[in-house]
Amino acid sequence: MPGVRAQQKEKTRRALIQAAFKQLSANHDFSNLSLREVAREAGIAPTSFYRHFKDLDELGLTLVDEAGLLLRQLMRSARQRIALEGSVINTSIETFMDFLTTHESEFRILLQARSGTSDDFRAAVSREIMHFIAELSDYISQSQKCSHDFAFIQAEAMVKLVFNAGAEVIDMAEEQRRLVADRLAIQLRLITNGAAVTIKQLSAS
Amino acid sequence: MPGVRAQQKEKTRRALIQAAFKQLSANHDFSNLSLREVAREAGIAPTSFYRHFKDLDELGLTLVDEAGLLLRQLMRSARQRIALEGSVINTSIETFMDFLTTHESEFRILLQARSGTSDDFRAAVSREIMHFIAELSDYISQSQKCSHDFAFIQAEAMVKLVFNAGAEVIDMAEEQRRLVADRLAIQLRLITNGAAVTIKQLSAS
DNA sequence: ATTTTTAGCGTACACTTGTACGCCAGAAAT
DNA sequence: ATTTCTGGCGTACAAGTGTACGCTAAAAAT
Repeated sequence: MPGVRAQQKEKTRRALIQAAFKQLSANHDFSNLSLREVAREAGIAPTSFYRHFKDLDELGLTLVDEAGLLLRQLMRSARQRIALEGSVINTSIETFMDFLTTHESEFRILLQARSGTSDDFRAAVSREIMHFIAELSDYISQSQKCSHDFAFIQAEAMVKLVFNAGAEVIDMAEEQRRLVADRLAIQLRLITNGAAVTIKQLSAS
Repeated sequence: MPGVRAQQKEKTRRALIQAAFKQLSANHDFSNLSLREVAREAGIAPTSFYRHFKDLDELGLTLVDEAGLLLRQLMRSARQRIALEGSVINTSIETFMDFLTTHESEFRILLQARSGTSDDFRAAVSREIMHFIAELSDYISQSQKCSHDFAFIQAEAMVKLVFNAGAEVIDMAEEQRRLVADRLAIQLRLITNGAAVTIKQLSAS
């Protein structure tokens, strides 16, 4: 019966990934992660780790990819909600904030990788953020009928403010979060409103 | 002759601080710093470290404070330049970008502390950023004659975009930096322009 | 039925880490 | 002149790290 072996392997691979995610928190970031601790948490011998990843870094990149994938799926669902409910900014923020609470570890690794030590990590999460910007940029350029470049600049500012707010909010209680979210909503609106005015200035100059 | 001792002590204290700054880079962040390495770099025995700081964390907080102080001084000089030259956004960005290159390590530790593992660190840099926001907020509320709350929201968005751009730019070559800086300038202008429009919306609702 | 492959284990090794302890020389205080 | 204080050193230790190596059992391939 072929496949039993591969099945089991995948299972402990998941265990390693889960173990790594579990150890990520506000007080224990990826760079403080140890191969031995992760292996222990996953219930395997330290040396068995190498049967699945050549490095801790390789595991880390897997985490980043998974977190990014999850967040992108979320974005897609958000856009569907937008089509139904209308309000772009509010639903986007709401969905994003949901993600923070339901997938805390996943967001944490994106944050940590963004400002972390490894070039590969930073590149990976930068790529991920670029995806968001590109998608939002498309949306803006066709809904505002403005140039792609100008849409990009707006989208970049908005995505970065959102991520920033996420970083700020992740260690806060629910009540505090609302305040940040409300301010964020206004800030995003400042940008879209400002775009309508500024585009005239730019084309006039 | 009293004071010789204290003088020497201050000297090696500076050596420790310098050593720590020196080891901060894109590939070596504060959490990977070791007491022994720092001591070695400073040219003293590992155990002598404790004559100056009880912890690596205590050293770290010192670094954050120094970096923050430096950046605040910079802000002050920027405001003087603004009084002379006029353009708020451009001179601010320019001064900030200068800071990045002339005091790379100092900015690095602010970045790393912001998303780091230690609550104290995060609190320290958050306090530092709050200073900026407060100062910019004052400036905005009196030059736009708008409410303090509304000015704060603008200032918050702007400062965060600036810091973000700094993080992005610090590992880039000069040519790349200009692109980011130019985009940043437009984004800040989006916000100020948007503010003029949005404040009417808000007061109308 | 026999051979090959491989996920996982245990042992072992060379390092690095933080820090407790006691000593010393020289500055400071008496 | 004598005592006290203290910045710095060396030794020592327990703990944790990554990983090389060889083994085993069981799945897969022959």
